Amino acid sequence: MRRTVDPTCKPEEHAGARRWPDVTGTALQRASRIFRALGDPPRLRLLVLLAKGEACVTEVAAAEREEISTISQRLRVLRSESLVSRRRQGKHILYGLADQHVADLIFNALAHASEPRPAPPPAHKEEGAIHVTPDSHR
Amino acid sequence: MRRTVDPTCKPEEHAGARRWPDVTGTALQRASRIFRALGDPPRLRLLVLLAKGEACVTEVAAAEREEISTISQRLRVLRSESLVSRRRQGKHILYGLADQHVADLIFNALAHASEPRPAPPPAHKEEGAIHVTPDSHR
DNA sequence: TGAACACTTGCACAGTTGTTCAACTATTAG
DNA sequence: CTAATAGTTGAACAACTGTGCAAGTGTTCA
Repeated sequence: MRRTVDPTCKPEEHAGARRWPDVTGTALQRASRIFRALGDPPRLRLLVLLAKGEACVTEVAAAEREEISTISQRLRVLRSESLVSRRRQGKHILYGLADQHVADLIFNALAHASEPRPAPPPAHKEEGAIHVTPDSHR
Repeated sequence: MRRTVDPTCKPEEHAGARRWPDVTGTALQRASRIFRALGDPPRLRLLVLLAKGEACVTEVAAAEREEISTISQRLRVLRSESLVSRRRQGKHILYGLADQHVADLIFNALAHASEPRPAPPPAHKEEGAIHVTPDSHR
C-alpha cells in the first residue's frame, strides 16, 4: 500500500514559525557533503590531529598507525570538500585545517557529543506526551 | 609493497602546536555519528524544515513530497542521534530540533557552505605552495 | 642521470546505507 | 466493539563508501 501525500491534517493545526535564512539547494548539498566528509571516525580523528598543527602525510600515518596510502585517501576526501589546507615544504606536503570555520564545526560537534545522553525511553504510554527529549541544553 | 610506519622525516621538522581539549574516543565516535546523520541531503533538508518549527510526520511528508514511511525512517536516524525532539499531540506526533546546539551546527555548516570557494587555481607551480584545492569536485 | 623518498591514484572487494514495500502498533471517532 | 487515521518497523535490494594493493607522479640529492 502506497500512502503518499494527501494530508488529512492541515498544516495550520500546529507548527510554530521562527525565522531562518532561506536555504538554497546548492548550499544544502554542499553542507551535507561537508557533514558526510566529517562523518567518518578515522577522518574526523585525522582532522582533530591536524587541528593541533600542520603535519605531513608520513607523520600522520605514523601517529595513526595506518598506511600512507590510506591516510592519503582520507586526505583526498577532506581536500575535495575544502576542509584542509595543503602546501609543499621541500619533500613533504603539509596538511592543516582549512580555516577556523572547520575547527569551530568540529569543536561544536564534539561539545554536543560530550553532552549527557537522553535516557533511552522506557516505552511507556503517558498522558498525551511521549517526552523523549527533555531539552537538555542551553 | 606495504610501506607503513617508519618515518624518515621527524615530527620536529614541522608541526606547530595549538591547544585543543583532549578528545576521547567515544566523543569522537559520537561526533562522527552525528555528522554522518547530518550528511544526507534529504535528512538535512528535513532538519532545516524542522528548524522553522515543529511539524508532524504527515505534514513533513507533504512538504517534501515523499512517502510517510521514508520520512519516518529519516526521522528514526535523526532520533537515534538525539538530533530531534518528539512529542505526541492527539493523533499527531510532533517533531522538532532537539536543541539550540543542533541548530547552531546546521547553521554553521550552511554558512561555511555558502562561502566563496577557493578560486580554481591556474595549475601553476609556485614557490613551495600548492593552493588549497587544485581539483574540481563532482 | 638515477636512486631514494614522499606522496597520489585506479581498482577491486567488502561492508554500509537509503529507499521501498508490507505488515505492524497506537490513538481517536463512530 | 470496528473502522479510520497516524506513524513505526523489518527485510530486501541497489547504490555508495572505505580500505589496501600495486603502480604511478613529483621532488631532492649524490
